[in-house]
Amino acid sequence: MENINQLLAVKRQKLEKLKNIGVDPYPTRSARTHKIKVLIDNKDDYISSEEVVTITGRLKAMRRQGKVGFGNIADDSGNMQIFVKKEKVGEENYEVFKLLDLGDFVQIKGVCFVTQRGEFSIRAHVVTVLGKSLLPLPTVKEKIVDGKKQRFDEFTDIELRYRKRYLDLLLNPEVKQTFEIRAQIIKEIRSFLDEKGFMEVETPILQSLYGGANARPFITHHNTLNIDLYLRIALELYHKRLIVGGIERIFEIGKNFRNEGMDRTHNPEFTMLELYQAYADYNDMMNITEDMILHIAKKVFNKDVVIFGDTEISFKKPWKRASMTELIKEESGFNASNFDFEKIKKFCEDNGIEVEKTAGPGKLIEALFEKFVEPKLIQPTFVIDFPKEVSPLAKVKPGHPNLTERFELFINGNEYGNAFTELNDPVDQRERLEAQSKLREMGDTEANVVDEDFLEALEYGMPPTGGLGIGIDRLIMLFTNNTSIKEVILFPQMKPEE
RNA sequence: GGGGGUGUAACUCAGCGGUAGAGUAUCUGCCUUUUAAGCAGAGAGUCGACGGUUCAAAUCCGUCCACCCUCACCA
Repeated sequence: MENINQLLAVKRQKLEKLKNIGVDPYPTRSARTHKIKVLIDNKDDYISSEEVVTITGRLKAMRRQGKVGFGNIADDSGNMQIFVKKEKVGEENYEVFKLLDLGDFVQIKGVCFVTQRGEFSIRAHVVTVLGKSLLPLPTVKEKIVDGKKQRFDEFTDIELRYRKRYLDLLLNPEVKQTFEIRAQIIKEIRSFLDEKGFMEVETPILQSLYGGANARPFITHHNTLNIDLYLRIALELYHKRLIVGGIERIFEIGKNFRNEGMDRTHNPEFTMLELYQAYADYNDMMNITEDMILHIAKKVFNKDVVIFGDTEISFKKPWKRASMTELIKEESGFNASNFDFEKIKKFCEDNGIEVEKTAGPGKLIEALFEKFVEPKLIQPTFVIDFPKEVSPLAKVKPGHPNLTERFELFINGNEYGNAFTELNDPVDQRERLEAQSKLREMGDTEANVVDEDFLEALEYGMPPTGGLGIGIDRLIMLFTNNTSIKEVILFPQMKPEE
């Protein structure tokens, strides 16, 4: 505490000194003429023309030596050496330069040149303070060894990185790059869907009933209406209302909130893409999933593969499509396709899978799938034909009363997407939601609730529809080779300090 | 929730029963082409918190807190 007070006091003193010599440490205007990258990309031109340019940025390094000093400033395009000579800027301006600290925002007006050591630099005519910092930035130094950047005293404390993401972005360039890629991926999703005629929509986050997924919600309260409201756990039910309303292709990229455990693939708020297409089914959704992810890979990375850890994931079409019971048979040798509850139950128990009292054969089949199959699905795989029991919003597969036209996309052992041929029969939908409601009464806190308003919408008539949801954060983890969701969310949930 | 790990200066870390350490950053002095600038000097710490053992605790023990890893739970 003493120490930080001391560092802080020094910075405040410098602030006062600047004011005393008539310098505004927080001027209202700046006057940049060039971004740093522009100068670097056209070095030779700026050196030979001796054009007077003005750059701005944060002071990231300082090497003073008496009547001359070197520093580095960075804007969002690059980093450049500055050279300040007392003789050139004059006595008064050199005093200003001497009062600068690492972390301050500065403006340098001058001309480009190359130093004796061969570094492209700007020779200052005028040094201007744009924003004085009052807290010291952690210091990271870099040295180039054999052409490779070696970094010293890196800012690596994971907790600090997440809690003070602004410092993380400032000091760790690869972190900034991750979020640039995130933005590009989302932009490419939008442009892909726009191209295909999907309209972007926004639906309520505050909902008086929640649905569309099996999850526990966050609850909040609206004072004027004096009612409890839920933060949405999925986008699904409102999107279907829009399909009822005659919009044939819609999508939304937005936050969902689930009041559940947190780990390296779960954050309580996370970003979901959902899209719905009238007159389509789950086969169309598989095609669109393949095309969209391949589109991202090509547009953002100019490749049709991605390296995740030691594994090369290929997005080349077609991706494997296999039914859940087929895959279970392949991996465990057990045939569950006849939905024989007693046999399945016994096989589960023999394999150490806990059987909940509300579970029927469908739920057990899903449990077998998770145990035997999921971790083995490394290359993109559409797992199709889920049990009806665990798919209350999906349409039954013709000729297979226990199955639905539903798939989940697995890559690298993780789920990335979920899609169905949507259930548009209002009578069937009511029965399924009521069955969920019974499970709920028996203690399943994640079962769906009956949403009368949604059912009423279905009763007005919904066309045959395909729907798809993709977890955006996980997709970005895949493309940026990150194993923790906290690395792809700017401000991940943390416990408050103290 | 179970198991494992980490927490010491602003940053990165060493110390692991006997006076709290290093590099960077900061401050002072010298330095007109440096680049992890250099040289000389200085200041800077409730050793995560609270208890206990001990003549003596950053160090050993216990409880708690935060974060990380892992298993379980969960999309």
